[in-house]
Amino acid sequence: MSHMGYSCLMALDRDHVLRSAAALLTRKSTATMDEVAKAAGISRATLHRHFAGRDALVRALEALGIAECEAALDRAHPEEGTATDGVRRLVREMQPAAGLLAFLYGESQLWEGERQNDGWQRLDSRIGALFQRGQQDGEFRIDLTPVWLTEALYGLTASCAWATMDGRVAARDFPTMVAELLLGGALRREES
Amino acid sequence: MSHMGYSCLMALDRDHVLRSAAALLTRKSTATMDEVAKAAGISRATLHRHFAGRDALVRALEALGIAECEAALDRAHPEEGTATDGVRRLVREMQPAAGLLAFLYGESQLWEGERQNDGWQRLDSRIGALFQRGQQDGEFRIDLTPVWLTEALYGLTASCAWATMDGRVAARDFPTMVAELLLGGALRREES
DNA sequence: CCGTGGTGAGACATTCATGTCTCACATGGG
DNA sequence: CCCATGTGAGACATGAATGTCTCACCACGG
Repeated sequence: MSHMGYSCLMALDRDHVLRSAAALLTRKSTATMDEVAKAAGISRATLHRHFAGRDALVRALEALGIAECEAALDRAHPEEGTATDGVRRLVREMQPAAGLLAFLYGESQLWEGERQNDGWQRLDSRIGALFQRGQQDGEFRIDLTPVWLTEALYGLTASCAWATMDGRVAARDFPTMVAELLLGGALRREES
Repeated sequence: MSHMGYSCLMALDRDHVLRSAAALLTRKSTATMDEVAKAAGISRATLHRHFAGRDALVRALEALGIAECEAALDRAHPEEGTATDGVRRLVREMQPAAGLLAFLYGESQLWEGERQNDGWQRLDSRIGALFQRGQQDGEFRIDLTPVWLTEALYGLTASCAWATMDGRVAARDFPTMVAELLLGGALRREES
């Protein structure tokens, strides 16, 4: 059983470690490799066998976050129905990834370098397309650019994840708070 | 001129150093003390004479950010006119502090500890009161709590500061993008 | 002219997270 | 039963940022 070392056990373990790390770093972004290992129930040595270093771990978490967002997009079917409902579905599906997203949002390591994951651009495109469709269909206002709306979606998601962890917002209200603010803003609608 | 060491020159220098540090750390939050000193045009030794350490520097920047936000609130007169216009004025006045705010937002050091600056609570109260007034006057919807609206204001401000630095949003559009999204959301208003 | 205080430059020790290595152990298959 | 593989524990070196210290210098006022 030598040549299959990475195929069965390691793959499962790796995913488990990755999710433990995500859960921990979401709460304490400065956690040390030792703490990450303990949180996953493995030793630092084994953690190193999975991820060459902290850098690699963060990169893997970045890939995980992107994958989860893309999965959320797949589940949300943003191209179906009204753009408004598409945004609501998207926010709902993104909630499980919100904490991880908030962590990645604050990892300067990912944004300062020249090289950055193409996944973000793919995500931006897909989300931006949703907002653009809403504008073309006359649902969304056109004085806020799709790029900014996309950025705002990330920002509100991260903010609400933070507020949820601090207890300032109830977790069950997350989809409403983010989607309703993003879509309708603070102003009351005129009774028509 | 021994006993007045901190009164004239040092005070001016300290403020200059603080603002240089804010400008640098806004762009590169991981800048080293050496880089901060160089950016301020002083040596690391002198930097240390102003701020006992990186921790103290960040704390001072926190106090500066809070002070600038409170000054923005003072200038905005949020209690006058409609709450809607109050929010617009507040966002406009907060723009100069947005970069610093975005930096502080990502400094886990400030939020993880037990002890945290009372200034944030004062700010939250004043901003929350503005949103609450809007709700009581029937301008704002009541299904989004003032606490969440306050959090969203911070989050959108930080997000837009980021987007501005990356060139995804023009600096001159900052007040519009933040205030209009926060107030009106992405949806078009019905023509009444 | 001289003394004082603030400064810059640099050497130095310290701390901490990280990366690397070895070795004993346990488990599971042949 | 024996061997191989993955693992945990720990020692060790490394590197970087930080905190501390000394000393020469310069400008200023007396």
